[in-house]
Amino acid sequence: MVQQDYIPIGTMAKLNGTTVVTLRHYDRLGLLKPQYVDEATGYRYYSIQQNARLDMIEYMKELGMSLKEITSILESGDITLIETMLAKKNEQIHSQIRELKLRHDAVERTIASIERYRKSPVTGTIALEYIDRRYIYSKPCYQNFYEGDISSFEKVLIDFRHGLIEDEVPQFHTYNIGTSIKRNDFSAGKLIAKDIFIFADHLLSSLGFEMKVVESGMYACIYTDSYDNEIEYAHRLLEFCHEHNYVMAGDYICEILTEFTVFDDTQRGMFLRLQVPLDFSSKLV
Amino acid sequence: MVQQDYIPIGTMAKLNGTTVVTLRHYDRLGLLKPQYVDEATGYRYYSIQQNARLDMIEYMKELGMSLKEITSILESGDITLIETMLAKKNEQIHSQIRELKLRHDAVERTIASIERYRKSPVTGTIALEYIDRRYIYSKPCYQNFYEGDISSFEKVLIDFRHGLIEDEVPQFHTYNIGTSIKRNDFSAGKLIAKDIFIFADHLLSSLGFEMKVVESGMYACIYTDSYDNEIEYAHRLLEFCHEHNYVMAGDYICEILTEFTVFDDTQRGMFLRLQVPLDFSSKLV
DNA sequence: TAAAACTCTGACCTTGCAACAGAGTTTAAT
DNA sequence: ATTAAACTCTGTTGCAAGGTCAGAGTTTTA
Repeated sequence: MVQQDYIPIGTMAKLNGTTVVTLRHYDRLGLLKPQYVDEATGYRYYSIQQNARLDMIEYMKELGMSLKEITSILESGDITLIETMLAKKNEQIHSQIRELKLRHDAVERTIASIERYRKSPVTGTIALEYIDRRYIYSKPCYQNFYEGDISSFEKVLIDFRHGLIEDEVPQFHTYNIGTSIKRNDFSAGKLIAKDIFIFADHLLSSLGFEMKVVESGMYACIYTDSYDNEIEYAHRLLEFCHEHNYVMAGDYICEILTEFTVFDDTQRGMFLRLQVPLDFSSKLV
Repeated sequence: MVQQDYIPIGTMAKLNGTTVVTLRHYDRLGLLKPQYVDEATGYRYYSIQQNARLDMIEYMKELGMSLKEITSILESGDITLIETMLAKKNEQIHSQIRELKLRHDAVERTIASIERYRKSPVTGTIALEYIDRRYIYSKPCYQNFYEGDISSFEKVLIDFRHGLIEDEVPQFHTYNIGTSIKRNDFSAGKLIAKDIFIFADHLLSSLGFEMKVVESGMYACIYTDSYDNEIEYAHRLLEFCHEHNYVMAGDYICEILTEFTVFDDTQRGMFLRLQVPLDFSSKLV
């Protein structure tokens, strides 16, 4: 008759949709001690009432609490503690959802970026393109990386990223990076780095980041798949503009469309779009 | 001069906003081997270009990939693989968000439940209450637990929960449980359990669960904080109805408002609202 | 030249279990 | 009453992504 209610561990596990290992685990943690343990054999026997506690544990797990948290709450036996705990949990869940949404956006951006890479023209192509308004979060370049080699650019990049980390820009890795040269410098053929920036969502500004606008308009663009070519290709772009007597409407921009360092340890695998905005307002005259 | 570019591990960590331990970890995993290792001292030295790879790793981590996944992708060097990976990630993120939302609802339900408990009348109170329409997901009771003790009810409950697990009802722990007695049985004073159910969101039905409606209306209610009292209090409720010549409009319901098994291992700490809907349509005559 | 700061390896810790091994126990069927 | 099947025990190892020591050696700075 005492036996009647004594449930062995396997049965208990099945009844509650959990596993034997889990129950032993809880026993070790002191979270749920079996009501009776046979001293001779060490067999664990549970009572049917202990389902309630297991139930509660299961439930709190569902709410995303750790076993440690659950233990402390169950030991304290304080309802108000549970309430504050739940309120905290709710906060946590909220921020988790926010984070996941940011992550989702990040993934979307990357997918879009890869797709764009696929559909980009081959290296060397020069094209006139209409580009929509963009928002950038920029910092000045204190060093002209056009004078050094790629490691010189790396240094600037590291500085920049450092700044982004300090500013706590979320998911900054997923935003495309760009650099600029002042219009006058560029049109004079002087490659002097001005700013480095990320092309970011406008919503970053709603998070308190001060962003600049890159106006929409027609751009002369040239594509290249290596950072080493930038200088040569930038000159080509400049020649192109001169040949056609195009008037520049703003700063030159080097936009890093994709940057996968998958295949090569030694150098960034980049795909760049070098671009300069054109001024066609004279056509109105 | 060779030294120039060789970055020791601590500096590398700082540059990238990570830790020394992490870098050593990546080294062991083969995810990012330092460019040069001093054979005599074992000191790791990185090149500035390796920031790119670390960058990429950091980035993929941000997308929620495991180091294993990252390793395999970086080793394969296949862009299409990255694309399919990203698509999968997006799916994952979606379902994670869905899950979190369910969890959030669950926490809210529990908070509401505790609050309700706080504001509930004391044991023994009889009240006439208007109760809104409710939706229940129910199963018949194959055993009349009113004939046994609490363990008899536990058995029914276990069966029921088992059914819910099988049906894959999400977060079912957070829905309040109720049981019913047929109107005729109850009004004749015969306590014979009919159904056991959860009071669930209507949205469960949009997930394909067939739910029943408990109509809104005036209810005669009595509160108790112990399961052991149910029978006695149910009779009190019945008497109350007889005294006032109330006509019952439907089945008797025992609603478990809160059920915290925090303080006591041996028995569920319950707070019940026993209720029966009343028919006041005669007043229209 | 000495102290401070850095780095090394190796081992163990975290969470919430899962998957063994090898031995003993209970239950069911014969 | 056996015997086989099913169950349970303890104890160890493993997972992910590192964190946290200890004790020894190395590099940089004062």
